[in-house]
Amino acid sequence: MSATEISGPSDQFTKIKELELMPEKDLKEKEVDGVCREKDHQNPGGWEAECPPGTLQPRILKEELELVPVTSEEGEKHILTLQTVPFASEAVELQEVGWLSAQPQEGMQVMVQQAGPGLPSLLWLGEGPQQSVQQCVTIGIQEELHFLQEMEVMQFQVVEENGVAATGDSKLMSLAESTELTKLEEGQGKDRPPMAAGTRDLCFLVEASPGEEGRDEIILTISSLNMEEQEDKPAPGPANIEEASATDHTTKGAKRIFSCDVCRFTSSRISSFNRHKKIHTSEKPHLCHLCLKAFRTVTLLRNHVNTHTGTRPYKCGDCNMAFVTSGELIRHRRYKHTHEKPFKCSMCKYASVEASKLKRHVRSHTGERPFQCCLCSYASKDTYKLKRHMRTHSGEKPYECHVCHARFTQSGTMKIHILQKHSENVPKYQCPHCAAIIARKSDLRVHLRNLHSYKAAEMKCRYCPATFHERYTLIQHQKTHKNEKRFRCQHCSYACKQERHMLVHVRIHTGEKPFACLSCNKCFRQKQLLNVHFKKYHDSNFIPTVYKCPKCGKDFSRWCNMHRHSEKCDPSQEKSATSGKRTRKRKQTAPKDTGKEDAAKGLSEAHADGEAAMQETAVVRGAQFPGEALVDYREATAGVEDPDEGMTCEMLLNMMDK
DNA sequence: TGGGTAGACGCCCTCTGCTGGATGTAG
DNA sequence: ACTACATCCAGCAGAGGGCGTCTACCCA
Repeated sequence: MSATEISGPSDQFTKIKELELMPEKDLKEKEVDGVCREKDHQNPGGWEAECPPGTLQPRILKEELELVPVTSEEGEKHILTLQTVPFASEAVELQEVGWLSAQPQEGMQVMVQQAGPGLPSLLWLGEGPQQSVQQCVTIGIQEELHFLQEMEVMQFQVVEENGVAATGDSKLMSLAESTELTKLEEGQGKDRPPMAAGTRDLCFLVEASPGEEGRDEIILTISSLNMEEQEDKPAPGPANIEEASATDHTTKGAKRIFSCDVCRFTSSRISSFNRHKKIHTSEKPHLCHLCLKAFRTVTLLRNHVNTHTGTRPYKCGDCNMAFVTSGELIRHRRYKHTHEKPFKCSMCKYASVEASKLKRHVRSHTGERPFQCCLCSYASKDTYKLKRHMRTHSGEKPYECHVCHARFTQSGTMKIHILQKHSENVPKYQCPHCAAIIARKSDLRVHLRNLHSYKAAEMKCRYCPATFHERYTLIQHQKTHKNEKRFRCQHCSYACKQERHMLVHVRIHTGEKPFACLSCNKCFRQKQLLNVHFKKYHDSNFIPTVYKCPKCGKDFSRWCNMHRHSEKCDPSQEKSATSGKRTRKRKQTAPKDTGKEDAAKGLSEAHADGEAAMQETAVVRGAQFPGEALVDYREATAGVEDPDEGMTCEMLLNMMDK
């Protein structure tokens, strides 16, 4: 066997070419030396007792032995039992590693040669270091698992039934079959090293099947029989897939059942089983001539080639869709046209076209979340959601707005963004209970929840004793109180919106002036008026604001006076105009002109200070030109012959309330 | 053995709805 | 200026539809 003929690392089988087969009569001889005894056949359980510790899993042995009678065909039956041992030297190309324990012919040895990294090792059968191709056994096992050099003990047991080139069923060998014929005892054979204590058990099952037609060869597939370990393993991954093999479980007098050691597949038909085995191999002999992709079957290759050529032979009669396979077409028609949904949920009305969809749906009932995030506690019900969730950890934003290049984690988010930001005729959502129009449906839902939902706790109107259970009606109700002067004076026609304003007003009638100046004992009905008074007459740090007329440059202490002046100011006629309105001007400027004298010389003190306070308040509120407030003030005082202090302040407070 | 069919699995998509921070506005 | 509140907006997850691909099984 040349190097190129050696199966590569991806190959799972071992080829034995022109293997020297041992005739069954040799088995008899084998019994003599105690390697294999008739007793073993009759009492397979004895294997368990006599098996070297650690060579095989006892539990498995029992199971196998119960299930599988050993039925050897007439004629030749050959056993090859190989064992490997740890090497003493690592730097040898050919090393003696084992022996034929079944019938160790004189001088017959098994040699192993590592063909190189990633390449299978070679087992040589023959006398001495013979390297004849005819005597070569290629162990094509994944190197990471089965480098012979790494094994303490490895046992290959091969039964060849009815010759190498037999057709029909493959030569599957059960462990039990081999136990009938082979018995290994601890310490058997003088060259056999004892097993190391605590050594991990490694036992491999070798299945034999005919090789390529017309070629005289057997294909051996070697797999691990460490069943306990397999049970703990998840579904076979790429590593252990390569170990695919089979065990046939045959009950006495019953049909033979072939079960896959890699998955749970079982079959009573060897042809089905053989077909199944291929799914655990990477053997793909059918190459696409266009892209060199390999496929297991001609049908798969044909379907693949159709994807290159665009050939979709199965066309839908109801739409323009076409598919590569008939199954796709049938499913498409169910989804789009017939709406046939054979899979119905027993817990709700959901039905689906595909069983997998129903299975996924049922998780919404059971709460099952099989797909766990490795970075947080999140677990999802399907793989896609987990994949989508992982973007929250990676920060990946695969979706980009083609207009503003903003990036998004989900396509739906980007779609909404484009719709709301870059589209015309954006749909709006009208609230069915009020005039609100909201851009997003979800926000309309929030709106409905906050404003139009029934609240168990009563909400009180801030202006009256009314109570409400819906926030929207409360707000609408409170608006009715706006501009409503609910507080009416018992002594005059005055009315106001706030009670505190009425309290101040009533002092006009009672004459009460509770705010006294500490410096001059002058009393005021309002604290704010006292403050203005104090600043003006008793605070040396107080710097009165000066307002200049933009037309004539004249200074005013109050903005309202300046404003009033400037409205009628004509610099060219300033002299006559001024003289013509002497009284008015004097009144306007009375506080300034009279200095600290009583306001009786001009506008009433209350009126003047009220206007000043209003101005001050307006400035505090950030209004540079409180003209609007002033207009309100004027309107409020219009027609008042002698503006009352209380009334002025009430108006002021009302305006402040605004 | 190949073709048809059904089922399984995976991937990607859309639609939907909730959430919380940002922002605008009224009081 | 501050607060409360409504709306805007992006992030994120739930649910389900549709299709590509592959395997198992049946049958001619």
